[in-house]
Formats: sequence, C-alpha cells, structure tokens
Amino acid sequence: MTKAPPVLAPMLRKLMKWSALPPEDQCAVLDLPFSTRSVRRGNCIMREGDEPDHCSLLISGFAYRHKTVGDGGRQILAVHMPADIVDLQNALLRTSDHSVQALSDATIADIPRDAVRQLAFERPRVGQALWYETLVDGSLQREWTANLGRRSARARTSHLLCEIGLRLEQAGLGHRQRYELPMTQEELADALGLTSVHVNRTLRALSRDGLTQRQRNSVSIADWDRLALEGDFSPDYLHFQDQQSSVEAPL
Amino acid sequence: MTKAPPVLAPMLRKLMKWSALPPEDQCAVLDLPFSTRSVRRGNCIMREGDEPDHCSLLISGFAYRHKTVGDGGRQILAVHMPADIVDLQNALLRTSDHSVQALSDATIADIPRDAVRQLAFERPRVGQALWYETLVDGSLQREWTANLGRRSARARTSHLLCEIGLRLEQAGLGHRQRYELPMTQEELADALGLTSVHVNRTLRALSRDGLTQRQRNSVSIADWDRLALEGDFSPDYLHFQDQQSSVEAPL
DNA sequence: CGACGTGTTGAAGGAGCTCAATCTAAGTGG
DNA sequence: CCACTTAGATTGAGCTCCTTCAACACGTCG
Repeated sequence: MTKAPPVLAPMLRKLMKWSALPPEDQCAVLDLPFSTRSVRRGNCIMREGDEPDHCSLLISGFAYRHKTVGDGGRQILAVHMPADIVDLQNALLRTSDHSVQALSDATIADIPRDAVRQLAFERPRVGQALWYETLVDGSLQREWTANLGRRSARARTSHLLCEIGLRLEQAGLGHRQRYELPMTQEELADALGLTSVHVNRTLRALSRDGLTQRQRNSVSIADWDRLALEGDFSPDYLHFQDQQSSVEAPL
Repeated sequence: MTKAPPVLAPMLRKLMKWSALPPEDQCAVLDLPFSTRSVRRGNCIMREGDEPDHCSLLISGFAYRHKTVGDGGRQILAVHMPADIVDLQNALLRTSDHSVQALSDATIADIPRDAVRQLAFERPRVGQALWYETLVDGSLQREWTANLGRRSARARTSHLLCEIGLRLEQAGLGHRQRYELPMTQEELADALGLTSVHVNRTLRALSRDGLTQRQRNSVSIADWDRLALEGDFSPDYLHFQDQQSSVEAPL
C-alpha cells in the first residue's frame, strides 16, 4: 500500500520493543490495512461516545486524551507522541469513553478494528506486544492519577516535564532535557488539574529557581536531577526495563 | 484441584461477560493451576517493586491498589472486589509499579503468570476476554484520574460511592444503594486525594442533605439520582454495554 | 492596524489542609 | 462485668495553596 519507509513502521518498531517478532509477524503488522488522514491542531481525532470501527495510530504530531466533566472542566488524561496507538481500546470496546484531540497538526493512520483483533489472535507474539502496550498505558495512567491526587502543583508540573522528556527520548524524538512540546499553559493546566494562571506561576517559579526554561513550545530542563527530585519522578512506571533491547534510560 | 464450586469459577463468570467461551475454553480456565492464601486486613498482597511470578485473583474480601509518593502520601488507585483479577499486568510486566493491599480479610488465588500467558495465546477467545478486562480496567483508571483532577471534594466522594455501588451490584455482591464497604475515612481520603478530616466533613454534608447515610462499614444511598447528579456520575465508562448478556444497569 | 490567542501579573477569596482536642464504640484483659 | 485501651469518627480554629477575576503585555496573522 506504500513505498519505502512503510507508514506503519513506527508502530512495528514500538511493538518490537516488547518482544522480538519473526519476519512473517513483522510483515503482517506492516501489511495491516489502513487509511491516513490529517488533523489540524485542536481538532478531534475521536470523540467520547463515538463507536469507531478503527484503531488510530499517531504518525506525526502530538495529541492528547481527555474527558469533559459536568461543570465544563476538562481533564487531560495522557499526552501522545508519534508511534503511539492512541486508542487501542477500540479494538475491543464498542463505545469510546474519552476523546482524543490533536495538540499540533497531526497525521493519523486508521486501522480497522477487525484487522487489529484478527492480527492479535492469529499471531500470538503480536498479540502479546499489543497487550504490553495496553498494560504500559495503564501504568502511565496510574502514575498520572497519583500525580493529580497527591502531589503539589510544583511537583506535578515537574513530574510531567520529566515524563514527557523521557518518553520523547525513548521514542527517539528528542533529548529528555530539550524538546518541543506544543502545549499551551491552558492545556498544561488541564493535564495537571490546575488553572492556567497557576501553571503560569509554577512554571515561572521553576524557571526562576533555575530548573527549567520555556519559550514558545520548547522546553529545556537545566537541572534534570533536581527537577526529578522535586517532581518525585522515578521512571520505573514507564517499564523501560521490560523492553527487549534495554537501551536503558538511566535516571 | 478442588470440588464443587471451583475456586476459579468467579473468574470464569467474569470473563464470560465479555465473550461466550466454548466448553473447552471454560475448562481450561477452571483448570488453571493456582494456590490460595489468606491475607489479613491491612496486609500487602503485592508490593511496588516486586517481581511476582503470578497473577492474583481476589476470591473473597476487598482490596485496593495504591502508590506511595515522595512525601509519604498514599494515593489509592482502585478498589477491588471479589472476582477481580487484581494484577493481570503481572502476566507480562516484570516489575510491579504499585502495591495491592487488603481492605478486609481476604482470600487470594495466585495463578502462575506463565499459565495465564499460555492460556491467553493458546485460546484466543480467553485471551480476548483477558484483554477486555485490561481495557475496562484502563477505562476505570481514566475516570478515576478525571475525578481527582477536575471535581470538587463533594462531587468526587459522590462519584466514588456511585461507582462502587454499581460495580458491586453488577458483580452480584449487593445493591447499588445499600452495600458494605470496609473502608475507613482515612482510606477514602487516600482514594479521593483528600484528607480524612475533609472526607469526614464531606460525608457529613452528604448525609445532612439526605443523599447518603453511613455507619460503620455500611453505605446506603438515599437518593441515587441526586447523588449521581452531584457526582457527575454516568456509568458509560464501566462498559457494561460491551457485555454479552446486557443485563443492563440502567441509571 | 486591529484582533485574537497566549502569557503575565496583582489582589482578593475560598476550598481544602493542618493541628489539636474530644467523642464513640469495639475490643481486651483482669 | 467492668476498667482500660485503641482505632476511628467528629468538630473547631486558623492557615495556605490554589482559584477567581481582572487587567495588561506580547506576538502573530488577517
């Protein structure tokens, strides 16, 4: 369906981290049917209550999952980067329980859910890798929950900056201490369970204290160790240690 | 390994909700090797950082998952009831990223992780049901995140009481408006990201306003609709609608 | 240029926290 | 059966972290 680097190659690379796949399994992944689409910054990739017949892979750009609560507030649940399968749950669950929206202009590959399901069960090794994805996703969600529930604004913010840096680095998309993150303070606030005003003050304070700097969309972390300490960040929950080629991301 | 009602029957019943299993798959589930153990209230079933070689099924009693953060605070991530597989993630992930502790005296069945993995991939229908479990678990975790991040103490508390009621009812363990919940206000506080003092005041206020009553470990919800409204509770995220025999739990 | 989205800052208020005392009920041992 | 203990619930007073409201600054883009 495509030429040199196949569109689904990033997905395959990601799955291979969890278990080595024989060539025929690799081909099966790359040969999955899909259709791509472009989404502009701010637009929805999937909406809560939808009953999508496909799983979406983020090819380029950033996105986030979120829920809207009764009083109109929005809670961002996760931030996604290229190669993330943003809604693997659609493979089995009928109704989407949250929305996914683009943080930047993005490209999506939609893979029919039946194809994903079939792949998972005809090729157990691929299925296992997909299950891994789901489980690690759950681990991130648990840490996010703890972050919101039991840390101060300053710690929450530090933690988020560390997490995103490390994930980007791990995905080969940048350096943990210097990366581009297309999120406004308003969006950061919704991710952190704070108001944009308070995020502003918190970022300002981190900057004043020589921990980070931020201008436009770029984040640079001046003192990783101190930021990790302040953010109570320890990367175990990312489960890098479960990966095959533990390239390792020593803290 | 056992006589009349087999120990793993509750697990099978749960999995069957997601997809009808042929008799031989059912037998395979019931024939899983396991060993049981008793855990006293307050004791650990699994500890963060452990590398367990088994998945634990909660046979009787209540339990909760939690993480400890830097300053000693504790965040409860989920509450579990009989028939829940409290750590399916151990089937694949090496290191546990959170702890599981007993809320009441409890019985656990430990199933070797290799057996779970093998079952999942030799019997795709069972594998699919297990994957369902993982995905629904993720959905609950997302809602929990939103609850902590964007709702007031009163709404959070109401939401939790609704969720647990409905899940107990769904599991055939009680009535949504009247159930036993062996949690102290301290534990509720750690689940809600609040202090026990504030939980006390909030519960008191809910009681004063005629929404709920609580004495010792029993919860009774006087006005379900109003509590659900206050708690911004809508049960879609529990994914009952994805179940086979939609016995349905109409709100 | 004017408008809009985003970031920045101040001042005031409030939801929830801390600290600390008191109350209650269920053990537990004599 | 009662004194004693103890875990948990309850309540008050004061404080603080974060929110709300509002104004202003800055840059981009029509």
